[in-house]
Amino acid sequence: MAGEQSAVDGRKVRGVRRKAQIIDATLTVVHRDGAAGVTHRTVAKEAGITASLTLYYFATLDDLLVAALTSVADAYTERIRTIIDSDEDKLLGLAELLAESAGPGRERALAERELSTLAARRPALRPVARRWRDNVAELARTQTDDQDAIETLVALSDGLCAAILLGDREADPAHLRTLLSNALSTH
Amino acid sequence: MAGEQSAVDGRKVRGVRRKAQIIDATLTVVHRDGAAGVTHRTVAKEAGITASLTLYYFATLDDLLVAALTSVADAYTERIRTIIDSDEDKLLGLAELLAESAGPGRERALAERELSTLAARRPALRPVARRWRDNVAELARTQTDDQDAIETLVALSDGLCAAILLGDREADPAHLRTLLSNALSTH
DNA sequence: CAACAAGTTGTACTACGGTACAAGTAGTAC
DNA sequence: GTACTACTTGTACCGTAGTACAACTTGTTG
Repeated sequence: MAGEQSAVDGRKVRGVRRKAQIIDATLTVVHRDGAAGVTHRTVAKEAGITASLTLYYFATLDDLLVAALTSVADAYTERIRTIIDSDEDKLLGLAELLAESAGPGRERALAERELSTLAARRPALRPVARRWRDNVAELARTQTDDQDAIETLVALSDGLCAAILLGDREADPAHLRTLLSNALSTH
Repeated sequence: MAGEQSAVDGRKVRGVRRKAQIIDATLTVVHRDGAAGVTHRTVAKEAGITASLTLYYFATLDDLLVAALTSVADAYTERIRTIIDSDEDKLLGLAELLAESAGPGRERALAERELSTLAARRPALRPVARRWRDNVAELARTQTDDQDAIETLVALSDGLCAAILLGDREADPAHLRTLLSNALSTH
């Protein structure tokens, strides 16, 4: 039983790892060449495998992009949930998350942002992008009941928006928290 | 003399009008299919002419994109200059400009924004995009000497950022002005 | 080892898009 | 009208990319 299972699992694990590897390569390409640079071939080259193999795991480009976006959205969701479940200052938690996007994780955040921007054009990506936003909205709802304020907070938490607002300056979580708080109290 | 000139001018005018027509079509395509949807053929089809003709006026895609971006940047620049030269409340003028981008001109603003986003990937577009920002910075400089504050204002005036911040809500220039003013006083 | 499934590769077909180019049209000057 | 130039078109070449597919390799089971 255990042997039988672990054998099957062994293959599955390999497949999962390949998928993860391909998704990683995809994000690297997005980061380097933009979302428009993502093709079966560029991703394969980046991953050091053949284009056919990316097709074996992701039949179409949409599949690949959805997987990549889902991957980053899931990671983001997990962090959001940690913030929601904690007893700390939730607004400060969000501010820290944003600060990271504008600081050390800036490049990665821009790549993520490119993907979610692409969602506006690729219908297949929309559900994932929506889910992403919903998660932030849920966090916002722990702070206020004002729908407008929630939307503002979601908008402010937008990675690119934050990156633009912050520019290359030091991202001070405390300062960011003030900004978010102001946004909430405006309504 | 006058006849000779007007003859030459007549041809030139036709050429200029064609160029304008092609640029218009380009913006329409950007708005409808995104910047990635811009090709010689799609633009030509949109304009109702042959692809060869777009090539006659814009030898490469970059030429076409630069022209399109320049076109919208020039229009924007002119409006900025009007604000700077006026004796009215300059901050309110900028707020009105932004309100328009989030309201009736939202679609167009998004198209413009897509183009300037593309500038991050296409080196040829960068000078134009930079000039665009510089114009807003110049306007900001009439309000404060704080370099950080100027950058914040420039960031806030970013079309997409404003669109996101405002969402689908009514864009009240007075409210926007408060936001801008707050941004300035934060520093 | 034989059978089988997962994983992997190379090759090819097709469509699209950038670009070149030769040929044709039309307006203008002499 | 003739020459000239701007304008316009159709056609074609080439590279890239999405996708299909058949063959091959490798690991697993019995």
